[in-house]
Amino acid sequence: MNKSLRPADPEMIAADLALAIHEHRLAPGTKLSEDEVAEIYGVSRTQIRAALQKLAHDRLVELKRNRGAYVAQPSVREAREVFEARALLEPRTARSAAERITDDDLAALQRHIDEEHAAIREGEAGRALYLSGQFHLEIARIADQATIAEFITQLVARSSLIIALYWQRRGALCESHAHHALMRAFAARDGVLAEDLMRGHLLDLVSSLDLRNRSSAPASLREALSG
Amino acid sequence: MNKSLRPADPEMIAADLALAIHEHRLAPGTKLSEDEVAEIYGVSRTQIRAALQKLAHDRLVELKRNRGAYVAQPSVREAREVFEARALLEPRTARSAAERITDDDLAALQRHIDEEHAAIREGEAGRALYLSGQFHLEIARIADQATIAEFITQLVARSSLIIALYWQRRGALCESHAHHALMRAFAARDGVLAEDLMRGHLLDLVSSLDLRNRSSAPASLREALSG
DNA sequence: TAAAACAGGATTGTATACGATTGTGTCGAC
DNA sequence: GTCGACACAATCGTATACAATCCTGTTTTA
Repeated sequence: MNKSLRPADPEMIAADLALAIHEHRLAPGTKLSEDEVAEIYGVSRTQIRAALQKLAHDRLVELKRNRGAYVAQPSVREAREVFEARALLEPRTARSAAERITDDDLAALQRHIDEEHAAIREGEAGRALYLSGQFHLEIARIADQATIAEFITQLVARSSLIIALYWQRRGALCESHAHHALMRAFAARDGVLAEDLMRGHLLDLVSSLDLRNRSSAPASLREALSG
Repeated sequence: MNKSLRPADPEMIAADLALAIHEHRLAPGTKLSEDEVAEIYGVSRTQIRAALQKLAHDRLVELKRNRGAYVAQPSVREAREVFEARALLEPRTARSAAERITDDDLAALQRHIDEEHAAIREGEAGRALYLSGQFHLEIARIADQATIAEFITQLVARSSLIIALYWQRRGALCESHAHHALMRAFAARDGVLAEDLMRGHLLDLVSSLDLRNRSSAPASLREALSG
């Protein structure tokens, strides 16, 4: 993990782990042993437990009593629900954002997109995915809705896990197209258009997933042995 | 606190504290000393810390570093945001619920309302408020959206704190009227009506609050000494 | 007299030690 | 040979002890 900048407190450790999950450096189902993680960050288990609890609350890790913490493996059901929630929250939030966006915000969003492109060009798929999520989060921030932004933070992170499990398309380019279109709507301060684009973008995302029912828990193994 | 049924693990302790906050037995700003709470529940500080962390994540308590845990005092800003979020989530969820509700669900909802009335009749305002929140939560459960239901759980609990701080109307009767109307929409399986009623109900709630700007943090004290 | 520095007490932050539970591997019986 | 029981190892759950921090009341100084 990130031994370079060594986080000291549980909050930073949780953030670091969350980033690793978000960037697909930690795969769903990976066991996060308390002792092991504690040694990596150079702190006691106490702080690791706090960090894992926070991540468990955000549904990024699953805490199995007396058995340890594992990176979550969202079920197909949960995947649908996460995007249902995003569909309720994000379009209207995008509309609010478009109606109150400043020039500074626009510039910041553009820098975001540029970073995302750079990551894609350099083949850093994980980082690109993370930045793509941050784009959605930034919109909530621009809409000046901290509470909704928190929910979206969580939903975006969970979406990253869902993508790790159920993504079926090859190119991730569709993403940046959608984000570009949104940018134009924001630049034009067209709230209604932004709302529609965001709604469509989220639908595109879901339809890029393979959410046919299959046993959720063992996921890959069960799938591998059924054919 | 509830010494009668003594919760053993952090999760139950957190639930018990959350209930106390929800029912206005614990006022906003109340200090929750670790030692004190630990003695009440007959466990060590370790478990209390875990419970408080969970409540802090749900924004029901505020954790001040090296200073302790306090029952949260949502600012006016936060109050608005909470109801903004509810306005995005609940109406559509009510619609889904109305379109898929079963007769058993209807009966359960009716029992909920009856309990709420009973609590009001017996002057248990706190319990009535809690049950009123549970009504909203039950709708998300009926809509079969566990993820959204979790968000609503949190928002409803925070709303209870907001009501404790900013409620200005005398009678809480308007509540049950709205819930009755919703019941009728559910019974008729009228999703569009349910959505509209829920939207209106939430707007009514906000307009029953006194959200004029004032210093948020000291709230009661500052308010009390200013006149 | 008022303000600032200091000391004492109380409360939280962190680490560590011990007990409990679970998973696994081996041995024995049928 | 297979199934079941037992024991061991590993990991988590909880309590407790100690260190760090903050608040409060007192003392000192300008």
